[in-house]
Amino acid sequence: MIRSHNCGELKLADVNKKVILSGWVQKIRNKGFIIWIDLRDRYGITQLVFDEKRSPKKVFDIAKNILREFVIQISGHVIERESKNDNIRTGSIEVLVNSIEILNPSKTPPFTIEDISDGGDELRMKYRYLDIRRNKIKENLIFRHKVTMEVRKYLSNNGFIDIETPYLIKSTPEGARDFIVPSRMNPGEFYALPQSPQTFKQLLMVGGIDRYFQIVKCFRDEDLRADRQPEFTQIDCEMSFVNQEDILNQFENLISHLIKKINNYKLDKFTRMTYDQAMREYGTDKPDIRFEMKLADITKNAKGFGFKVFDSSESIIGFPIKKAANYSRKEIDYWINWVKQPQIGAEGIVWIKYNDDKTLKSSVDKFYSQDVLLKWMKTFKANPGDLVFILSGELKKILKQLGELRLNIAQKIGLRDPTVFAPLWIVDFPLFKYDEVSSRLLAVHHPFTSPKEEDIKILKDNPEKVRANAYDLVINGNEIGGGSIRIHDSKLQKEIFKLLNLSDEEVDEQFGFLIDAFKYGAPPHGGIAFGLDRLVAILGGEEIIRDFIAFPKNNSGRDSMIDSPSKIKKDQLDDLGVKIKKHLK
RNA sequence: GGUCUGGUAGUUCAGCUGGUUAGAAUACCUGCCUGUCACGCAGGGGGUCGCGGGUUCGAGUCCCGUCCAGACCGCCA
Repeated sequence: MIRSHNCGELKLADVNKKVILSGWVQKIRNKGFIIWIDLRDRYGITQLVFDEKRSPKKVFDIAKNILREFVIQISGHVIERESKNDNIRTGSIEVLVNSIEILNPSKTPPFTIEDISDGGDELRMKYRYLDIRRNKIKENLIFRHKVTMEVRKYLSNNGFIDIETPYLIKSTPEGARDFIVPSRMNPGEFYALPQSPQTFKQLLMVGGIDRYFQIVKCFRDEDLRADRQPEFTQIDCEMSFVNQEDILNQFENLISHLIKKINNYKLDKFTRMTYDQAMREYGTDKPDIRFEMKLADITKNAKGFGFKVFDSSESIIGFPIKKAANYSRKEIDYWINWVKQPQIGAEGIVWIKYNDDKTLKSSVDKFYSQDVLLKWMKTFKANPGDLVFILSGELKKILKQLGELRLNIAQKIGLRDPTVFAPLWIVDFPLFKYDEVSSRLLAVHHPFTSPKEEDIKILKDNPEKVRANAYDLVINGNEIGGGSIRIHDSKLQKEIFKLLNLSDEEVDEQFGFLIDAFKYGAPPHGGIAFGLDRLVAILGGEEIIRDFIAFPKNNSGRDSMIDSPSKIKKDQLDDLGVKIKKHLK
């Protein structure tokens, strides 16, 4: 037997028991006459005692030479501690050791394996296996396991079938860049790793599997962020014979169930908001609605008063900040400078203080009377004591800027409470957006998304006004899922491809199989996919997804532990018929 | 592709307007310590200041280039 108990379970009731424990040496406290070792495993920490008088001499001598992170096995008796430690579960007992074996020694680790480690991110990633020994990372991985198990249970109980789809598929130029895999057996040809199992899950619907799910890795070869990895995991779902309402209800229940089970947090019915409303009131399609600070447009009431900045602007929009009228010049300047940074790109902020005594003080007092300002306050739904920030310029730009400003102010003044979950559905996304670079229409969601029935008649004449049967789930300002009702009619699908400026040949080459499938009786269907990494992070109350992934990649897509990506041997390249450009060698 | 920040002991960092032998904490090593649990006390070892070039009497510090890491913009159907 290598162990009779784990390191997290022994209690006062176990006193006098003979036990065998195994684990890692967390900490050694050597007082000369007595040595304590904190022994750690996945379940906790148990204090071992080696005593000059009470332990065999041989055992005591071995204990003197043990170092951090050695893997040891001991046997001994559970005894009550003379002085107890309430901070750990096993704090009222310790094990008096009478035999010890070093199962494996350890080099001194490059950082301390404690709850608060002295190691930086880079180092912890390089030695991720040591990092995983730390409570924080270990608990996160266990937390993720709980979430995925709960998802599987729920979906399976609701009739969804877990089906695997291939990872070696075919590259398509639409959307994100693909990760490419050369095919040795088909020289000069390449697979692509899936950005999502999109077409396969639709084909499963044609195959009659009317409820499918998969917790699946997806791959996108685009630049990374704190919440974006090149390979990430989706909870991918698809259903047949459903409309948008069915899907929203089904998956609202899933999320509510999860948050109830995992966080013991009861949610009301989710808020719904159209894309237009979200953009107009929050400046973003993923608003954080844990706090108000809604945008309002005062363009009509602000132009024509001789204030050049406003007079020459397409739009003038602002929002109130509650109880902020007492902000100092310095605090206001901080935000003015903040919006001026290149990433935001605004010119400045017009501010109005709505004082408690109902007087108004603004940065544009020269141009606007108190009456006009008061009218604005009404539009902003501002109350005495509030501060209003206003940006002006091109509508699309300032919406984005206002959205960022709103979020960052809320962050700074503590309105983004991590113990609150505020989910909402964003619906009625536009079907297309115009891309300036390629000067053509692109699909906002993906090209298989169906247009709203009532908008089909304007498809040709006014495509940018067409709304899609597409929806996103947003929680606390994070997009955590999205989906759509798909097109199941090959004629309509062809028409959409045409509007996306794909020729018949291209469509045939890239999506011929799908169009073909639709000709054999495709059921109406739709689905949704959730970003598991983000979902887990948010349920865990954090936004850095890396801490919830066992072996994540860094900012530039590298894994510093296994040192990938890496060069490959010439033989391998030759086998694949791949040549590396000289300057890259 | 771009903007910004950082790279100094095993580790996390400090190091001012350029000026003797580059510091702290922690980790590590040695010794002491009769109940520790962030143990304590005394002592010790440990640095190509990311790399290359330049300016200067003199560079960790200034300039140029480059590599690495992080945040963000573009990108992410």
